[in-house]
Amino acid sequence: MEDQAPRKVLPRLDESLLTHLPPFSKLDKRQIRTILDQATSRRYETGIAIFEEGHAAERFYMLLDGYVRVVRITPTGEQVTSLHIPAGQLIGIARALGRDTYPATAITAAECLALSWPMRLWDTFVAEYDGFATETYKTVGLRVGEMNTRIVEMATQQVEQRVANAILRLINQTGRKVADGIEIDFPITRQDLSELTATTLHTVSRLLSGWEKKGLVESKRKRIKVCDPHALVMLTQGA
DNA sequence: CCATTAATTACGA
DNA sequence: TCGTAATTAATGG
Repeated sequence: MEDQAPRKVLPRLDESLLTHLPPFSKLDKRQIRTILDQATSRRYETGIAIFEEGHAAERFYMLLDGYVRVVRITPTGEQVTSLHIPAGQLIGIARALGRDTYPATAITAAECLALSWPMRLWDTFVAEYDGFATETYKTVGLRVGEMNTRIVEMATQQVEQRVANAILRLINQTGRKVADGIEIDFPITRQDLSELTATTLHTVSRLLSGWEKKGLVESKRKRIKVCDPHALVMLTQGA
């Protein structure tokens, strides 16, 4: 809960961590080196906030491993998850949105590893590193688009369709192929899913039980596997 | 073992 | 569809 001593032990970060990630892929080794030397590396355990909505945006982050969910608290106090972000993306990029506070809270959905830099370096990165700006704005655009489709879904679709959609999106973005299906590769509860679809854990539980009986999905505690994605897609369309 | 947390189900607003 | 609550199951000391 407090700052453990910044590890001096940290062996110099390997350049290959960043070279293949979009915002940095056009940079040469020397530039990557400079960026890494300014970065702080930190591990986060599951379920903690990397940064919180409304707080001064002091740093921005590159998620190297794990998953985070982006969460907002409504005026009435409930949590609404707006999206999940997989490893390899920048988060906490308030500056790209012209803000000086974080617009949402980032909660680790699994164990995570992230690099971070002080926000004052943002302008430097944008100005000096080829491709950094265009790539990050590209992902910002994608995220905004995703949030929009979610809002449309919430307004136009039935609960069953929303939940089916949410699961499909999760397996598309963060799914892992397993023997007889695709599994969401971080722990996710009914509660989490309900926060993602603006419903209750009970409704989610019932839907999943029903789908499981029909062989569309399989789930154990905190684990959801989709056996028949196509059938799920059908559910999101007709019904 | 126990304590804690997740998931299921029935029932009523 | 949602919320309450009772019950059962799984997990981690």
